[in-house]
Amino acid sequence: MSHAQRLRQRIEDEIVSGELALGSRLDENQLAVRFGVSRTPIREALLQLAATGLVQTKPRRGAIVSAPEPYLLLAMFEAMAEIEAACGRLAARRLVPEDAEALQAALAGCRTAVAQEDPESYYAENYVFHTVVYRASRNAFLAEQALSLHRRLAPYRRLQLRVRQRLPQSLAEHEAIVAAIVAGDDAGAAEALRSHVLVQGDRFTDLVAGLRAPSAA
Amino acid sequence: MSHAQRLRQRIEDEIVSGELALGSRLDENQLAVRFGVSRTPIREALLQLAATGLVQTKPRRGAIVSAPEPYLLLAMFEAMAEIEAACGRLAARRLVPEDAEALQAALAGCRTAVAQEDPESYYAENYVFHTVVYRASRNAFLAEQALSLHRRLAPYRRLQLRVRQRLPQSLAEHEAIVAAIVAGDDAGAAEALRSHVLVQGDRFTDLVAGLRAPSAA
DNA sequence: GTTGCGATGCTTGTATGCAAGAAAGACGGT
DNA sequence: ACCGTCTTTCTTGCATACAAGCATCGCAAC
Repeated sequence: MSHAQRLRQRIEDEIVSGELALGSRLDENQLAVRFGVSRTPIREALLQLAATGLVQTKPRRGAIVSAPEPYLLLAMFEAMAEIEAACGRLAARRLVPEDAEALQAALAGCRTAVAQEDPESYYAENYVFHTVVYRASRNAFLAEQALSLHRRLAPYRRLQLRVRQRLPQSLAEHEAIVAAIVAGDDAGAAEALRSHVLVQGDRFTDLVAGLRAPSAA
Repeated sequence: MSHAQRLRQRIEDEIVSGELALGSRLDENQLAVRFGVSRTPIREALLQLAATGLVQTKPRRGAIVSAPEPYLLLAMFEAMAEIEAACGRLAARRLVPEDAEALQAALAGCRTAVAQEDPESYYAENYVFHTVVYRASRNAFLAEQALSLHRRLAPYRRLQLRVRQRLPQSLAEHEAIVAAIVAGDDAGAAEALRSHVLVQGDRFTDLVAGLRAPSAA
């Protein structure tokens, strides 16, 4: 694989994991020195990330880590809800034993994390769970889109870990989602996933409102 | 705007419009000479298109216009159906007079094209119609995703123009879609759009099967 | 005649150099 | 003292140069 591709993954990971703060500037020279390459592969990596929306470039003003306006973020959560709902709908119709087992396994992982009251662990298991749902849709393209959007929203999801009592509720929703999919209830699975994701958007709204209160006061 | 951005749009347009055939090779040197720039902005444009999926790059072997496997194409049509259904669902819930008028206007354009039995014109009007539906979802992100996918599938949709009697049927479906949205019937609008788009995937399957028959025989 | 190996040429991938545009600071005017 | 303008400097964007890898073609051996 080329340097540019490696850099793309690396920078993307740092954005998704939160190492690179939202809105922070991505200086080509700094990155070039840091990774020990010239500006060319750095530029190519940043341009690809810009094409996927993870970074924003302003002409002659370089690249920053995307920090969408709140209204656009809510739109992204809503879109995520619709796409996940679609995955669930298709999964309920097409569930094969292999995927059913994977769903149960992912669910078990979530249960363990909740039992241990370990948000970080639940965060990881939650990722696995949703990934399994995407795959269960048996639509490679939709799964890819869902995963891409999931990753893009990861920095914001991470903020929600601290919201109290979210873990048990999230787990309960996961249980309901799996139940609907296994039962072949496509409409139910879609609705369960839609509301599961949408509530995250709502929580996010609460969070933003909470964070803004001090500065507004 | 920079050269790279202009080139990106230009090449994208040529792919979407069919000027650049699916699967054809995109030689950096040729493109550089053709557009009168160096290879650098060409590379940057191609990499961005690769990030959005319109072209594929193989390491050390350059870029070609994406020509997905049939199974992936069907997945893309299915994903398109789900995303458009989501747009319709939201549009039905949120319809504002402005969007209602835009829908009626787009519908009128489609009617005119069908009355004139002009497939090329209908193709253009159909594009407008779907774009209006996306916007009516009042979700900028979802609309953007829908439009992007619509453009990406455009080369295949174009192939379907010749399928007999598709125009009147497509128009009838458009009428039903608008009726559902205007009535605030979100589930109905979603289902109408889903099947409207899915049938294109089915038609595409027929087409592929038809094209393959000679070589298989 | 066919097949395997090697050389050559062409293409991509990266580095470096250079010019143009934007941001920031200094200087002068009010 | 403050504001506007000019200049300087830093960054991006493009061009060119260079290196590395793959493909193709030719040649030789079987």
